[in-house]
Amino acid sequence: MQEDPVRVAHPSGDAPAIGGRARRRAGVVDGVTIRDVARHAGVSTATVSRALRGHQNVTAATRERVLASVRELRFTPSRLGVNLAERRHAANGIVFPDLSGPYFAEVVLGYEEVAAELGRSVLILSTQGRDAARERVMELAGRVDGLVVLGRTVSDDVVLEIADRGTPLVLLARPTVGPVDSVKAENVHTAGVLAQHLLDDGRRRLAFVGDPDSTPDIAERWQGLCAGLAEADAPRPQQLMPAGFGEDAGAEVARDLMDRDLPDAVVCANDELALGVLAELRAAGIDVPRQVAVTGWDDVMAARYAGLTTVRQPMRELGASAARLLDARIAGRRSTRARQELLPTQLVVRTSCGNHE
Amino acid sequence: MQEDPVRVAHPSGDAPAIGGRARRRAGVVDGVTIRDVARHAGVSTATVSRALRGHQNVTAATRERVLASVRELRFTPSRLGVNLAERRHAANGIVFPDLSGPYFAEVVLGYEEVAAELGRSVLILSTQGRDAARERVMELAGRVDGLVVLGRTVSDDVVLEIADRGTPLVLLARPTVGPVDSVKAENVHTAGVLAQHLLDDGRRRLAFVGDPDSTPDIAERWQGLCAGLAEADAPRPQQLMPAGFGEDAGAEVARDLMDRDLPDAVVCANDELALGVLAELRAAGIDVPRQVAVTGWDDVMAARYAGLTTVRQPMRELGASAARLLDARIAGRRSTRARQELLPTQLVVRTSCGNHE
DNA sequence: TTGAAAGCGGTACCAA
DNA sequence: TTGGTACCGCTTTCAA
Repeated sequence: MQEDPVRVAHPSGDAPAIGGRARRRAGVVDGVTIRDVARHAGVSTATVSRALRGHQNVTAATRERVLASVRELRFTPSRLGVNLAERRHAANGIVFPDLSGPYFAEVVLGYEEVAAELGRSVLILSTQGRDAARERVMELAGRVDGLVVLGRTVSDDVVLEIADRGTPLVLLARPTVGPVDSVKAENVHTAGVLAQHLLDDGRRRLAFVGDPDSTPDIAERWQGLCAGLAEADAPRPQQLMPAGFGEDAGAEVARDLMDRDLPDAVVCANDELALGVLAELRAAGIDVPRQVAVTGWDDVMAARYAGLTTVRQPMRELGASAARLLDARIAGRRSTRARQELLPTQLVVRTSCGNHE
Repeated sequence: MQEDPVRVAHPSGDAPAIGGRARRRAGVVDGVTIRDVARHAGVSTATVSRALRGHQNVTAATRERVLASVRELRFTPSRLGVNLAERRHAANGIVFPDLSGPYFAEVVLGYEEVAAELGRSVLILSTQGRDAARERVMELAGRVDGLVVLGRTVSDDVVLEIADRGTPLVLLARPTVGPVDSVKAENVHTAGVLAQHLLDDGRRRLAFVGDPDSTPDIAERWQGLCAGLAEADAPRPQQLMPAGFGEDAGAEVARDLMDRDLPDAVVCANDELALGVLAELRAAGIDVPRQVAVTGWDDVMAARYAGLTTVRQPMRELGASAARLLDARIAGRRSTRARQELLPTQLVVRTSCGNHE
């Protein structure tokens, strides 16, 4: 058993205890390193590493000796060391806009599920209108092997900068930028189906709640709705801009709406807006759907209980797909050509848009 | 400008390009290191490090020169290197049981918000009945400076093992184990309040949906409910064990229930169970609340739209508190004494438990 | 099959 | 104020 020069040169006074036991500090096991194990087992660190990683070219006897030492010293390789040596994080990140509502939660959880199966840890970051979004996202990009970026979190130049630095990237519910993979749910077609459904129910004067400039998803829903109406020569919908994406914003729009002519139907950009509208209209004694229909988008749980007609998005699956795409990118299995996935959506008719028994 | 022995000895053929430009591989900037910057600026790596970290004892002129090089080479310190040198991850983790429903999502998001403010990245892990929960949690523990563990994710011995290894820990909605900090929402008292409310409404024969052995929260709700009833000499509630925590499990219980005598009220361990019960009962033509009352726990969004009487938990705040406690632990600011936080909850009366106009 | 040693990319002590 | 250099803890090549 030769002297370990590293230990000998160590400036601190706490020399390794006799017998190679882990040093303790305040009762806590502090850093049993691979060198401790090597010394204890009477082999080199290289051999310990090989034994632990199941490399071939290690005698069964040697392996056993090493593993015994590992157990006795309760050694766990430091992720910090491993990461640096392997030059990878073994972790991926996902960035989403804010905390509001069930939609993002579902996407993130779908992502986590698959990423975990693929052996990657998941780092999350919510930008929620924080000023430092750019810095935070860049910083996150430096802590992961790959990143999923959702909708309205950061601008295109940030995305490009990250891609440029060589971090594999997948965009989610966000228009593709350059040669970057993306996943999204279908919007345009189903918005047309929704328009048609409302028209069939005799509703021609529509209002749309949502700012098409705020997110690409909303832009497409607006566009699809307009297209659907145009096809039937119905008038273009009135545009209403909510101050946000939540129930409060919806309620506010509803109050506005009641001050004027009610349209035949209020098509909302997401379920939370719709639920806010619905609650406010009903509270004011307006009969939905008789006087006015209300529709949402996403099909969150509350939509079922509120009887809200909406469009179902495969939220979990969006996250899961992104995770798989990202994994492929990181592993370099995918050709350099950017890949885009489009997941189908589906109109879900409930009572808020008419009596369809 | 002296030779850099590291570079010279580098086995690969791509020597640093003339002029100190970053090497490129397939068009991607690959690893500009602090040594590249040092050489470019004509200083030592120590100086670059100091300049970058804003240490004192660096001439303004030197600092400028260094920063110029940093910009020109587009240098970003590698987290991998920094982490190892600092021997910390600058990241925390949170472990939760499964993906079901809005409760955990809210907690996690509350956690993320605060952790991000405190400058720590957040790693998430959902155990969701995965067999490998133990391994995954231990592995996560090795990737973070501190960990929050929610309810029914892993057994006590895992918690103790992590604590023993020296990873700061906070338990959330989980009974304290050893000297570990914890945060939870009040259950017992408010369950008593709920019992009293039902009694006041003339409902004495109750059923409880939920397995007290499944989570500590549920155990306490059951216990508080029983205590509240006992106080009024009302009979102990009937116990119904759902097969899970979701709406399906609730619906199943409701079908069971309808095969027998209906109780006066069905008290559910969480909102999703309650919503499942509610929907199934109503679908069968049973008048809620006239024939039977139904209550939940959590106050998720859907509860509002379903008119569900429930108990509001400060979900976001639970996560936020845990994040703060953990941060204090990591920073070592807190004395060694374990700290426990109990957050208040509140009965929210809606229509599902009677007509309270 | 095994060991010595050169990294991985930073930080920070110690001396100049 | 600055530079040289010894680490942080592990992986992996190269030679024995």
